Amino acid sequence: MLDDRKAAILRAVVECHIKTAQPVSSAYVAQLGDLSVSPATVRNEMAVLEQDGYLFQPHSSAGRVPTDKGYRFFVDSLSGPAPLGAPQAELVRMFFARAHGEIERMLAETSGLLSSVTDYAAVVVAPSAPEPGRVRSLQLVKLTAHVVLAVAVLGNGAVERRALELPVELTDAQVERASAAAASFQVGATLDKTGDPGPTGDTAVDTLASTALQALRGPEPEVGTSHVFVGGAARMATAFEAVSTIRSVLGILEQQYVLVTLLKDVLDRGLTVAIGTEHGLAPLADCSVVVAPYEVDGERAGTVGVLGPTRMHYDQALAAVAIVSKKLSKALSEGDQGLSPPSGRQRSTG
Amino acid sequence: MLDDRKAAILRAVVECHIKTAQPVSSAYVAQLGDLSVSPATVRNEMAVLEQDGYLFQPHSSAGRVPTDKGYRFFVDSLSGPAPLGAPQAELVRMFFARAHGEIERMLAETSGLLSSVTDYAAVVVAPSAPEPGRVRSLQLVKLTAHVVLAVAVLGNGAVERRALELPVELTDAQVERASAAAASFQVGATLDKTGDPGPTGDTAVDTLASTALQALRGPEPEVGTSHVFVGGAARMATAFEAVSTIRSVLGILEQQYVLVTLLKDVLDRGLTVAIGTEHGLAPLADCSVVVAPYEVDGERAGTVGVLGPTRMHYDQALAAVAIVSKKLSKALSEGDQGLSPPSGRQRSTG
DNA sequence: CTCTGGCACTCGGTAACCTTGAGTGCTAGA
DNA sequence: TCTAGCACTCAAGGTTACCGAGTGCCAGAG
Repeated sequence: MLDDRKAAILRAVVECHIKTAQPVSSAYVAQLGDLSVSPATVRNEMAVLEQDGYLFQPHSSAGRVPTDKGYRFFVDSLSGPAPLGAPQAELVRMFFARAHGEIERMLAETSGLLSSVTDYAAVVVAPSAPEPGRVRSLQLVKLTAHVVLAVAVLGNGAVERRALELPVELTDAQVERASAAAASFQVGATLDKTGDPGPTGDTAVDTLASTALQALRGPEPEVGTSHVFVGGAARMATAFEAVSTIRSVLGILEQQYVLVTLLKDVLDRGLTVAIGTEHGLAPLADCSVVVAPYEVDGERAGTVGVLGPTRMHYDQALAAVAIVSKKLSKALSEGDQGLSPPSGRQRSTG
Repeated sequence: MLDDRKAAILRAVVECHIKTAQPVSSAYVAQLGDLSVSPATVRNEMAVLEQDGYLFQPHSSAGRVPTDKGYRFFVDSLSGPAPLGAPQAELVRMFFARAHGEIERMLAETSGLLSSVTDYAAVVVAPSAPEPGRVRSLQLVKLTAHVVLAVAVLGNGAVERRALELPVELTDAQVERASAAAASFQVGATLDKTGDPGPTGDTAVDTLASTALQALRGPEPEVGTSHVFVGGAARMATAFEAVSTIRSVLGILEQQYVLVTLLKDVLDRGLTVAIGTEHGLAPLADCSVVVAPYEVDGERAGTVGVLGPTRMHYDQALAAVAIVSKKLSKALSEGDQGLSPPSGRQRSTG
């Protein structure tokens, strides 16, 4: 373990490097005044810190730069998220006051919000399972001879929708009966509830009703199975100097699957912050990730995260991620449609 | 006007510069063999082309680079879009064969497709007006005491949805009656059809039905009024060398409003291609835009476009944009849900 | 035993300088 | 009107020298 002075020096180095992106000299740390020692003493300590793997010297006449291990120590020793700055907090407040039940758009905008609050890129992973809210309405609509659309409106205003292909053509009346049967079975229950409506006497109708319910209960089909919303990718171009870094990071940000896996891995390992190579994605070696899960009706549903340079403002990112995931959980849960009053929404002129 | 030889030289310079991103020398053009003249002759011609503003010399001992005017000439003299490469064409075919009725996701994926086909960034602007398709189903769902959700399923499988706030609480029965009234009035017609269902005898019900219909007919409320889907933004990082350029271009790509305006402006001016500064957006001075509108049921609905460096492969971009907008129009129009059996039928007509 | 001041040393960064060669403009002759 | 030849220009790349930030180490003070 590090003694107090080493820890203080390490923290000073990390903080300075976060600010300046430059190697930090012993003189700077000494002259900081937090601990009254001479640069020489700092140098000695820094030499030890380097041997222990917390610092790294780009070349022999340069200052020190924190290693991933150094950042890890720094993050672990953080007292917790910083309080969010007043303008950012206001932004978050405003945002969720206006939020609405259209889940996809909301998530997309959340990624934008998180990015503008932190000034890094933000990632929001949508729930992969369907919304667990209670079904408020369920309906089968015949689109063409062989295609029926199953539409369910959930308690929080989200709409689940599945297209079904029919092997045999059904009459409008049959589709209607199936629709009624499926609705009377599932409306008022959550999509967790499995089982089929009782037989109507028409096998084709029964099959359709059952198929539709199954489709709605299952995850969305194929294409972009988990949705990922990336906000503020452009900020990564500001965060790095080297074009090659920018390229590889942006490349990763467009690979939804990789992102989902990345965030999931980090969470699965019980981490909130993954620094540098800790997450094992080589192209993101210069990046850190700050993640938090969000919940829908008490169950872990998706993930929000911030992707920034290793030298990111961890305290602020932690704060932003925490508050956004909390508010998002609330906005997505059944009790709160986010449709609450504030400014002029759609309004019935009765 | 340019004589034949000057035009040929200019074309050669543009083509070479598109390939190499380097200034083009007289020797290269001469040795190309298309016109059998010596480098010196080419030089003389190039000097004239420079005076006329078609070419530009970065410094006195460098080759020539085309100006925006030079690119404009090149594009105008293109015989038309190149045939799409076989792998790209296959990609497009596969994509639209699998396409489905969820319009938003489809547009988002279209932007990805267009980007991977062209290797530039792609922009798809969603229709700002609601889908004009016929209403297949319409329903009002009471979410909370004061919030009702109006959901309409359209002929092509798209779902329009509006949240309504009620000044007074209505009973479930009242909402149901309003739902039925609104449905019987609008189902089977397009959302163009205005008017209200006949009076039911309950003013509150009539008001709700009428409000719901109005809301559905109108555009989606506020937030991200026109949706813009950007695909392959990361490719811009590959297209440019200068970090500053990358930054400003990526910045623009995240400003939805600016993008919508940009594409709209270009189209309004009757252009398909806007080169360099022609579009007047300073941060995109090194970029060109290739755009095409797409239609839904015969009416111009949205825009697809490709954003690349000025030295982009115009012929391929033109081809890709054209085919994608055509297929997209078809997929979004009522006749074709795109829900058709995957690899089966795919017309080559359009 | 710990800290500090002093000093020599290291090495990246910058500037000055030179060389190279690609590419031009010009001119005289076919 | 075209072309061959030639002198000229100038970015790019390599070499050298210098500067100075920052270190490591040591000897002496507390």
